[in-house]
This record gives sequence, structure tokens and C-alpha cells, in this order.
Amino acid sequence: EKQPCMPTHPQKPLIIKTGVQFTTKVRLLVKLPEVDYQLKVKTIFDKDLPPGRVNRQFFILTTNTKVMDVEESSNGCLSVEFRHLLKEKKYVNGTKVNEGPLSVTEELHSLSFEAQFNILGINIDLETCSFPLVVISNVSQLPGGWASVMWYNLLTDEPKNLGFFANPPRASWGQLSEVLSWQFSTFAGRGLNREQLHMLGEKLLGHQASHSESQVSWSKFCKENIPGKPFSFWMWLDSILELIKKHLLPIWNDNCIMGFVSKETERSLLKDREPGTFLLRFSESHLGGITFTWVEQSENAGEAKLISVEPYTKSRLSALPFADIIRDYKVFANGEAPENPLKFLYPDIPKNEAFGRHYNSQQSKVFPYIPSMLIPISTLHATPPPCSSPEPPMSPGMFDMLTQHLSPLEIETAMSSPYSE
Amino acid sequence: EKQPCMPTHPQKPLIIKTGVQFTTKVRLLVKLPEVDYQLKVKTIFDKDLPPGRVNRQFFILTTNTKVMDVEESSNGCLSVEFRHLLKEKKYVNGTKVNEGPLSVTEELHSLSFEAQFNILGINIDLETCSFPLVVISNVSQLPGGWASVMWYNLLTDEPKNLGFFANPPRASWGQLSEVLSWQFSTFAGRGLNREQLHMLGEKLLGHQASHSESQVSWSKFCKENIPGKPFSFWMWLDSILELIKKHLLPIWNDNCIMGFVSKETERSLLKDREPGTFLLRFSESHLGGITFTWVEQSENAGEAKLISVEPYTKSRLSALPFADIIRDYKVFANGEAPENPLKFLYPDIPKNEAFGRHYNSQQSKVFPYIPSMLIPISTLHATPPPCSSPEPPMSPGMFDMLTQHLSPLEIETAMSSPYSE
DNA sequence: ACAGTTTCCCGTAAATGC
DNA sequence: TGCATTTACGGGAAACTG
Repeated sequence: EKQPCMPTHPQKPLIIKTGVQFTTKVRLLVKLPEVDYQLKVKTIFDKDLPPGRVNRQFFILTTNTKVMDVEESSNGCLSVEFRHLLKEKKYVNGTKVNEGPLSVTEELHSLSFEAQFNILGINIDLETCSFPLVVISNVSQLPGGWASVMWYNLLTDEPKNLGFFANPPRASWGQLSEVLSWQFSTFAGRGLNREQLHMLGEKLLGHQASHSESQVSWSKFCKENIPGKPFSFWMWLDSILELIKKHLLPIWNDNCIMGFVSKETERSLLKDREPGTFLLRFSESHLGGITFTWVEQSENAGEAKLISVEPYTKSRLSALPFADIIRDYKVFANGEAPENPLKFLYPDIPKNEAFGRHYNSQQSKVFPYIPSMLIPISTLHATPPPCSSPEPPMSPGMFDMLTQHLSPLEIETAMSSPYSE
Repeated sequence: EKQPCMPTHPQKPLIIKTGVQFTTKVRLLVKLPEVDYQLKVKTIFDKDLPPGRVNRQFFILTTNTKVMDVEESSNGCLSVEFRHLLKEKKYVNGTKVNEGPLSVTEELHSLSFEAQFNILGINIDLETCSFPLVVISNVSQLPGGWASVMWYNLLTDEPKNLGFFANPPRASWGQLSEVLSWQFSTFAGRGLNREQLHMLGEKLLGHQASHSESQVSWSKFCKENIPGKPFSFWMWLDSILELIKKHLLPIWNDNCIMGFVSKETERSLLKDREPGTFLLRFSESHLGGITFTWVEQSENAGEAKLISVEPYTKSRLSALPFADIIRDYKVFANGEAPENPLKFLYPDIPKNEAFGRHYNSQQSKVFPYIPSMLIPISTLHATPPPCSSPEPPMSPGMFDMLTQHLSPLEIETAMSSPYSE
């Protein structure tokens, strides 16, 4: 009879943060005969929980009763909008509330709305209830909460199964990959293509097992860490989504970021390409990082030499937009003039054609001063000849170049750590 | 009888922010004969205001009554510590509270503490009161609030004159400069020397007027904008203090920053120095900026050519520490190899001797990747010959250098804005 | 000691009030 | 409309708590 909406956290409905306002709207879908009294709606948090369920308890800090109003925008039906604030009850009857067996982002809650009216002497009770809600206390819990909302919506049609995460069902990779792509198209404006999803499937399920029918457990998706990494699959993926949203939106939407590529695939794509061909890939070892890998001019005609830069994360990207990094990046190598090794976006798009419209000028012209900008650089030196001494002596040419271009301290760093394949 | 202390905002006592906890401590300085009952202290906000005074009203959200306890650390006297939270009363008896004629940071408030006890049948009332307090609602008001606290302490010995800013007295430059230097030594670890204070005095009072006896009005210090600038003297100075605290502490304490130098003085100091001599100066045109000015290699033996870089502000400095900027800064000029123009800190200290201990390596070594760092650069080209066309054609040498080192877009920027003296 | 969770609160942005 | 002031809340860090 009534239809509850739940716009709460910006862009992430169904997740409520304590101490932060959220709004709810209740609409009466039937048209009542003219009544001359007011229709009061009351909001109740967690009105009925599954019996025996232990979890945190909350209360609504703001007014929980309001009168319905004729809605202007629609066809004149009644509606009411609340602006609520939730707070945790730490003590109930003087005793401390214990947490349940689930993590807080798996704990599902609900908002109920009640109204009653009297028509022709008959009392009529109206009641409706929200979809399951996750309550968090810090934005750091938002990714976990959103994972719960996704998993719930993906795997059940029940409007209200608050015990869902006591025993969460598995998802097929076919279903899950669709949801993941949808996340990117919703929040970043462009979804994931077949190749990108394939890489994600292999990452989650291994090389053999990533078919559409493969089953992914909730734990594997969101709770267990990726082997050898200190974060789960979803935490990793969400960190990339956030990176795109804040720092890479236009170039992501322009399809300049291949992003999800395994290192093997990367090699097979790049190995026969022109030197200077590069692609953009998200870091698999660190949260929220992006790197580029390019084909280096190689002296011997054998294996193509691929080089990847240390991934850029939000802290660097907020000092310098990624398109500008690509434009300005320079490698100082081997006594030669510094050069930008990025020439063609894979497969063969000239860099400025791909990124030109995204370049920003950092230049700010304030008269008496000369403008300053930041440029990203790397230092590189030649592969030491096989069987050379463990500390290869620096060539005189390289030394000149370094003394010219870099400070003494930098030279030491460059000398003591040869980064060559 | 009781001595109130007021540690509130970190490092800035006497300033309270609504909605943020602060602590107060009350100690009983007389030793009472043994009493077997508890001594209760009650806190009251703004117990007595000057008659007719209109201002914002606040209330204490937390418990305002507590029992005194024997203090362990001292000689066993009684004390009590409160942890309070203040909130504004928007309505009093249903009517809105209007603001008074003063700005919020000039509005002085007080906390009173009361206790009573009964000895040998006689009721004794104890009461004490804090020094004047400023109540703010956002940290953006902290500088203004702190200016009030300074001015009050500088110019009156009255423990409680809440109407002080209705007609604030002037300060002599001699007094004020001492307080300003003390701000720097307290918050940044090193005070201001005679030359630095002299520059500040001229900035505030003009060239002729800055003697120790010159009078500075409260308005000139903190309320009126500096002519031609959108901020007052204190807002400017405080922005520099904050910049030092967050980004320049070690080099400030090492006396590497001259900082407060007028452009005329800068020129007279540098004009006869070696090319490559530089000094560090705070921006006078923008809040919280620092720049360096160096003596350029000049072709003709006439006037020394001084160049200043666009000031660095906190956003850039949080991407790249200032010492690293000095180490790595490069100027791309005239088709020559990029060069760091900063060689000697004024008067003649070799750069690495002055800054070496403050350099950080940006290098983070993550195996499969080559490290990347940011370097600050400027582009510069030669002074166009006098009476040249308004758009001087670019020399072939310069064009080569630019195509080599910079992207096409950068070239256009560099071409259309010649930054030469 | 430690991990999961909450609290704290700065600092930016937006909203509000005058 | 612009300015002064407050509110909102993300995000990092500290504090809490079994």
C-alpha cells in the first residue's frame, strides 16, 4: 500500500551512517476518499527482528511522527518525507548490548512505517517496511556495507530477510560479473567489457574455474583476503572504483584505461608492438593504484622489454592529474636526454590523440612570478651486462647526465638500486 | 581561592568550539579541615554578563556538576576535571537570539565554578571564574579567536572584562612585535629576528611609522584588509604560521627561511651576490605561500636579474616537501640542459649544506615497478630584444629544447606568456 | 596484543541567515 | 547580492573493547 524509498548515503541507498542525516519518503498509493483529519505516519526502527537475533540496537534521534501531505509533483497522492538521524543504543535497561555473530556490515536492519485512519467508523491500519538496511558508523565501512546490499539484491527476491547473512548463498560468476560491470557503469559511467571481466573472474576463481556457472562464495567475494594480499577481492575492486570516481573519470569514460589486465596478458598484448606503445593497468598489489606499462626501445632484437611505473595513488593524483602525468612523464636514462617513453596507447593510438582533450595546464600565471609545475619522472639505467660485478660501475656518460639533472642524493639512490628486468 | 585552568582547543586555550569537547580543571588551593562529605562543584556558562550585553547564548551539554577529588600528582589538594561540550541556544523562550554588534570572535564569554560547604554550622560559598573565552563554531574561526585572546592578554590585566572588544585599546608596535615573535617561537619553535619584525612593522604601519612607540589599532591588526589584498594582517601572518607548522618546521627551526623580507630588501640583499644565490620568502600576495628568489646568470653585466618562482602552498607542499623542491627544482631555459638555479642559500651557504639533512627520498621501492618521483620545474626563455614584435618568434634552439622536453601543449603555453623581467 | 568497531574532530564545502 | 556564521560530513587517526 505504501512504497518506501530510501535515499540515504549519497549514491548508496540502504546504507545508513550513525550521526549522519538520511531521508525517507513514504507515499500512499491508494487514493483515499476526502478526509478532513490528518494522516500521521510513525517511523519505527527494527520493529521486528528474527526471533533470537542478537545485534546492535539503534534509535531515531529526530521526530519519528509526521503528517502526510498532498504531493505536488505527482498526481496528488499523499506522501511524507522524513529527515532522520540514527544513534546506537549502547545500553538497554542498563546492560550493555553485545554484538551478534555477524560483522556489522552483514547485520541487516529495517525501518517500518505505520499509519492508521478511521473511515466510516472502521479503523484501518496501514504498515510498510523498508528493504534491509546496513548501519555503519564510519565511511570506512561503506564498501563492506555496499557489498552486502549488492549480494542481497543479487541473490534473493525476498523483500525482508534480515537473517540473510547468517548463511549467505553463493553467486554464479555469470550473475556476479554482471553486477560488477553495473557498478562501474553506475558509479563511473562505463561498464566492464568481456576482457576486463575475464581478468576479474580469473582473479577471483583461478584460471580454470572462471566460467559463468562457477560459484563464488560470499566469503571469497568480500571477507577472505586474496592469497598473499591484505585485502579481499571486493575491497580491492572498490578501491579502484573510488580511484576512478575521484581521479580518472573522463579518461575511464573515454575508454583509455584497459585497467584489468593480468601481467601475462599484458605481455602478450605488448610484446609485438612498437616501442613506445603503452597501456594503463590498475595495481593488483596495492589498493587504489594505477600504473602504465610501455614497450621499451630494446637494443637486442630479442624479447620486448616492458617497463611499468610504480603505481600512482590518490595522494599523487591529487597533486597531478593522471592525464598530465602521461603527458609530462620523463625517463632519465643512460646519459641521454630525458624522454617521455609513452607514445602510443595500445594498440596504436598516438598519445595526444587519446589524451589530448584531458590535459590540464597546471600553469597559473601570477605576474611577478614564473610559473612552476610538477613533472613525474623516473630514472633508469641500462641492463648490466650478464655476469657483471654486483655493483656495476656507472658509465661516465650516465654520471654526467645525473650530475646535470639530479641532485647528489638522487644519484646514490639510482646507483644502489638497479631497476632493470 | 580556586584556580581555574582552561586547556581547550589543542594549543589554543581559551577558545572553545561548539560540539567539540574541552576540559576544565578546578583546584582548591586552601587545605580544608577533614570533611566527611563531598564537595560538589557546579559549572555555569556566562553566569554574569555586562548588563545590556547582547550576544549568542550557549549551554553546557554534559554534566555540569562533579565532586572534587584528592589530586594525586600534587600535594593532595582537592581538584576536579570536567569534560564539557558547548552548544548554542538558538532560541530562548521561543524567540530567536540575535547577534550582538561584535563579530563572534570578539564576543567574550566565561565559565564560572561554584561550590559550597558547611563547616561548624557556617555555610561557605566558593566561586571562581575563567579568563574570558571565545566560542567558535568552525576551525576557520580559530585565527580570529586567537587574535582576540592575544590582544586581550597583551592590553589588559583585568581577569574578566567581557566588554573589552566594545572599544579595544591600541597596542604599541613594541609590545605587539614581541607577541608576534612569541607566537612563532611557541608554535613553530623559533621566534622572529629583528629584520623579520622590521618588515612586519613596515607592512602594518608603513615605512615611516614603524617605531616601537607607534600605535596599532585592533582593526588594523585583524579586521581591516591590507590595502589591495583580500585579507587582514593577522590572517596573512597566521596563514604563514600554519604553513610552517605543517610543512616547514625543520627548515624554519634551522633558520633556513628568511621569510619576511620586502621585495626592496630582497633586491638589495641579492643584487651583488653570486648567480645562484637564493633566499626563501613568504608570499605577500597569497595566503600561506612560500617562494624562492634567486640571482640569475645574467648576460649583460648590468643589473642583477632576480627571479622568483610562483609560491608553493600547502596543496603542493603536501605532494612534495619543500626541501625536496629546493633539491630537485629545474629550470628549462633557452635550449640549454635543464638546470637547478638554486646554488647558495643567502648569503653564501652551499645548498646541500643548508638543506641536506632535510631531504627526503621520495623513492619507494616496490619490486616489479620502476620508482617515480615528482620534480618541480619552470620554463623560462630569454628576454626578447627591446622593440621586438609583440609576439617574438621562438628561436630554433629553444624550439628544439621544448619539443625534446615538453609536450606540444606545454609549448603553446610557454610561447604565449613570456615571463621575463 | 589485536582486530573490528566506534568516536573524535579537522578542514572543506554547502547551507543558512542577515 | 554578498558576507558572516553555522552546519554537514568525508576521511584519517585515535580510542575503545571485548
